[in-house]
Amino acid sequence: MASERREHLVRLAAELFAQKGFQATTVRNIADEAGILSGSLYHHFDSKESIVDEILSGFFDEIMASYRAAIDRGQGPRETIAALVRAAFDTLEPHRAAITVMQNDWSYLRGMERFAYLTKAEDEIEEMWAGTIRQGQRQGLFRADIDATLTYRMVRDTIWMAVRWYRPGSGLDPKTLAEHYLKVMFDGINIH
Amino acid sequence: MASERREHLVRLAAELFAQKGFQATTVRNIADEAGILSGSLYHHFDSKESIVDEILSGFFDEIMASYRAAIDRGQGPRETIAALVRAAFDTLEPHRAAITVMQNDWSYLRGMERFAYLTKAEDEIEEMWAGTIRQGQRQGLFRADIDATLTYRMVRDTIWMAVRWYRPGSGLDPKTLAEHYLKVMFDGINIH
Amino acid sequence: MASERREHLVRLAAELFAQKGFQATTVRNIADEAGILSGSLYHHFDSKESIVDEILSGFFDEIMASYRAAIDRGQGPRETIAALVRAAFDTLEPHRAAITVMQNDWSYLRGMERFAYLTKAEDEIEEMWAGTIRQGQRQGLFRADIDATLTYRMVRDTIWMAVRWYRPGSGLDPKTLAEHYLKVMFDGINIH
Amino acid sequence: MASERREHLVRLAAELFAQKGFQATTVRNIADEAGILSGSLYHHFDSKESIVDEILSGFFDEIMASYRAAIDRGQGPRETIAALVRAAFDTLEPHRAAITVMQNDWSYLRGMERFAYLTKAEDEIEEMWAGTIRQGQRQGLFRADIDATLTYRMVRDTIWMAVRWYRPGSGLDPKTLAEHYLKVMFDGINIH
DNA sequence: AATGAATGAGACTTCATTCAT
DNA sequence: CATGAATGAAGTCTCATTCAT
Repeated sequence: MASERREHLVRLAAELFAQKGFQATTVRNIADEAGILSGSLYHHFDSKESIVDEILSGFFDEIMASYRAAIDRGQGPRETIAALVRAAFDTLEPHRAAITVMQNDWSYLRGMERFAYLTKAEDEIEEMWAGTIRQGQRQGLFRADIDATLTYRMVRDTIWMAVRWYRPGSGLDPKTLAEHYLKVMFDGINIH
Repeated sequence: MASERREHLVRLAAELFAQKGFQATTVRNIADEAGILSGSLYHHFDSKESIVDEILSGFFDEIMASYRAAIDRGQGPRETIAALVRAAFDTLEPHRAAITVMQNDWSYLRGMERFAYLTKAEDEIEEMWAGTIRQGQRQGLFRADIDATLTYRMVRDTIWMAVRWYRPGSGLDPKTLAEHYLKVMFDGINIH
Repeated sequence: MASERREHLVRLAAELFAQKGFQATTVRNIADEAGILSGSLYHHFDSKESIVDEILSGFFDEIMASYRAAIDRGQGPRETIAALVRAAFDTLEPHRAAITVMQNDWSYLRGMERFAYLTKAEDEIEEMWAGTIRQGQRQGLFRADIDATLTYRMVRDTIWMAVRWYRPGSGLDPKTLAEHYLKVMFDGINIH
Repeated sequence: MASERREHLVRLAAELFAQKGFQATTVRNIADEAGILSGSLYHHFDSKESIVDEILSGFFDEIMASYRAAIDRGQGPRETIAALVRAAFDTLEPHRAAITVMQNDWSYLRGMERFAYLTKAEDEIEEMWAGTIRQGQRQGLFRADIDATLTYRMVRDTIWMAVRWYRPGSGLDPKTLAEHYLKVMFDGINIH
């Protein structure tokens, strides 16, 4: 089922979707890249949508698993948040294309029944993060005068947006980015 | 030049582009919204691109002016950064559609010669922000162990992404968001 | 009726039709050239076709008159043919645009009911020329082994086609062209 | 590359372009003639232009080869000119459609970058013919008081224009036309 | 006379998808 | 597994023309 050929095609498609956007990438673009004719792609997939579905669901499955593991480790809120941030940044490299598609074509894909699961996953994730932040506030670790959900969204957006300018092998690896981000997030840029 | 009719059409188009994306919005969608035939739009604009151009350049012109004013006020780095953050959040409401388009269709539009000016403006803006941060570091106001450019990008992304979930009249107005963001940015979420 | 303004517009249109072809010239091209809006042209003409009609019928009226005068002068066949050739070349300058349109858009315009008169005029003209040639053959002035109609057509095509490369003020004026052509036509390029 | 299907479509298109003109022929006309939908044509060709390109370049390639062969045979100027005239008339039947398009849509096509090669080929051809005429003048075979280029143009125009009225199977075949034309061209219509 | 807005028909082209071979 | 041909729907844009002002 998940033959090597098929996976190869998915990877090619993912790269193109990331570069040009889902809509702007034609089935023919993908086929050209693979050196076959566009009609031949339909031996492997039943639609263009099913390709992007495969790309996105693969990513979401993995990030959800990572997040759950971080939560289930049962550490303190500060450590859990750090683990979540690191887990997110860790996907930047292996799932660069998927994240890019998610960011760029979100508003288009969200509108489709087929991708309702994306919104559901998002909600679940929001609850994990915001819950952890609120826990930290109750324990007196995080300031009480910030809004947990708002803060989560800002963190989330910042991380995923990094995919737009992050280039592998440019000195800044995802681990460094994660630590940098944690620093600012926990303590701000001010010197006290 | 900018007749009332024309401006009205631009506003309608902006709203649709923001809702469905530039590519997914058809010229007919816009015309329908305006109650005219699609061909009639070409009495006012040369092309679909020229409409989005008008939307984006209007936004960029204004934000650049605000940023320059904040810089030129010649206050300290902390006040200047705060002013920049507030200026950005202040555009959230009047330019919601333009910002959404910029965020969602960036990768598509960037590829086009016509929109090269967007990248140029972005570079100029990056220099304003990062320069101010570096100034603050030299003056011992901001931590030396953060990367100015990286920090700017994170801030920028966070602000513009707000457009994806921000809904006017939902209690959280842009001013509140700006102050919230400044708090986290300057001092972090930790309690020291 | 034939106001100066109107004639001016016809001249502008003729020039454009000659340059780009009737179909490729838009009503807006003409209006632009005149410095007005395309709709305003309809104050002067009821259609694009009526403009080209005016251009062509003006030319045909004149050439028919010239030809008839040449025939009616009642000279010998050789002089009459020379007079016809000269009459044709004489229109090259004043009716350059009309001739160009006739040549380039002939096949398109011929298909239209409105321009049936063009074909009728052509037939009448063919009869004048071919008749004169045949007369010359009967009088032993022209070779008997050439086809009168065929010869006429070759002459006609050659003359009108000159409009494609003839440029006023390039040394070769229409009178010179006519004499050159008559030389070749009467005696050939051989030296006997 | 040049599949049978494709060649068939090109032939259909050529016929239509010849009948109605390039601009007046719609892509749908061609598709209708072929019994397919207009969009399906784009499986075979990139554009309407590329179809006419194929038609014209096919013709030009062949005529250039014929002309070069006539020149390279190294005969005297009189024989060479006769060979050129015959070569041209010989294309009348097999390339009737292409020649018609070239004649009728010349001014439109010439304006396009893509068809710059047409003008270049024309220049090369002019040089072949005019060169041969001049050679004949130097050898005392052709009259010195005619302009070589001018004469070439008149001959060329006459030959190609024949396509407008020539109908295969009407008694006058291209070979007869060629001999008729050579007679007039070499010796004129006068009896000396 | 001219403007400004719009119509309506139709042009070329794109593209996801299907299917017989 | 892949090709080659085609479909069918839709998209952007053009343009002659109309008409109230």
